[in-house]
Amino acid sequence: MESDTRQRMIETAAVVMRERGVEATSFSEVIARSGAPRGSIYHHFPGGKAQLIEEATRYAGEYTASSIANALWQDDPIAAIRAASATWLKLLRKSDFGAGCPVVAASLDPTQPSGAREAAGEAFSRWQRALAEALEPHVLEPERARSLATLIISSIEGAVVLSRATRSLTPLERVAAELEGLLAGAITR
Amino acid sequence: MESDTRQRMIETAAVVMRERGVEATSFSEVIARSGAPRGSIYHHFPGGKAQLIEEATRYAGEYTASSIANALWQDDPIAAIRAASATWLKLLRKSDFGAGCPVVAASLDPTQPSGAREAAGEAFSRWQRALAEALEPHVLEPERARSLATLIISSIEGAVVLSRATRSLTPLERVAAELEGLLAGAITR
DNA sequence: GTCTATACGAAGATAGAC
DNA sequence: GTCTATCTTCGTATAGAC
Repeated sequence: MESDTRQRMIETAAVVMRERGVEATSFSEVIARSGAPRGSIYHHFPGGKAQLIEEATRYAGEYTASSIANALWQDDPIAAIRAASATWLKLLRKSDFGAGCPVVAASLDPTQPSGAREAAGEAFSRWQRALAEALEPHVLEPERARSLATLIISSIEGAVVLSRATRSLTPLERVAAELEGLLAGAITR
Repeated sequence: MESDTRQRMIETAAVVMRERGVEATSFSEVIARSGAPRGSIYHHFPGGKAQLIEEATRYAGEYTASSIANALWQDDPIAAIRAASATWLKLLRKSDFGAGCPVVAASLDPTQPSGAREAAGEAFSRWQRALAEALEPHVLEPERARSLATLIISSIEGAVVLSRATRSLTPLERVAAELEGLLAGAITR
């Protein structure tokens, strides 16, 4: 199946991006890790590296959007935050602080112009919107739901950066605890 | 003066890092922007690029640490947060969302091993500690001061990432507003 | 301290055979 | 769809003159 190799390359690219960033996500690395054949790169991705990175960013953005929607569908917002931080803590531990967020990596792509940066922006917007919509029934003002959603996404992404840099789970643990407390106070029913 | 060229290269490297990341911070770029002479690179930085990036990271980390200490010395914590977000908003606007945090960039350096990543971790730790110490007199528990400090640093760094990616000041504005409200509630006197 | 020249390797991309 | 070979560009780094 052709789309099998193709999809494997996209998912591998997202993994390398999360570990080492966009620039270090070379074809050689993706080929080596995915087992995909060298000769078919430009068959699957005629747009070259830019296309691969952009598709990997969209894939990662949608994957996370689904996870967020899923968590919010079966839990209240506080439990969803707790689940999200638990997932991140597990990944940081498992990767020995080697893995971060592929969408953050894409947002820092220095290429010009960069479809990856745009895709990252769209992903962040979607995540914020989904979270804000879930919070809206629980708070007094819709604008409060939006600002809480933005704070949650921003602080978790930032905490992952700090945790990786300091090689410590503490930043993310502290942020998760503060967010839970803040939400508990802000939610009316 | 020899240290003049050297210092100019360090500061230029920090600027390029904040705009385009560590990997894209090439000697060619630093030379072009700083006006430093090509031939003296390895005279000033015998450790090559790794040394330049590491020194630029330390420089940026200490520069920001001073700014934080300064703001906390002459203002209360809430005013300091407001000043910090104003500074970031101005930079984002002025750079048309082209500039982020050089320490975040350093923390994502894929090089192995990376003195820049370590320097970034130390910078984040220092900033958190300074902020926590300033908050401690205002809250009931020292641990609360620490978790608030971590939330503040993480969420601002994260919001800068989101603002750049979405090319909008809104994420940072929302985060700043939420942080102010949270601090107002957490501070006892 | 600074110059020029150059070695070396990595990576993206293309061409043409099978 | 996949292979091999090759081109080109770029970036780090070194050597040796001035």
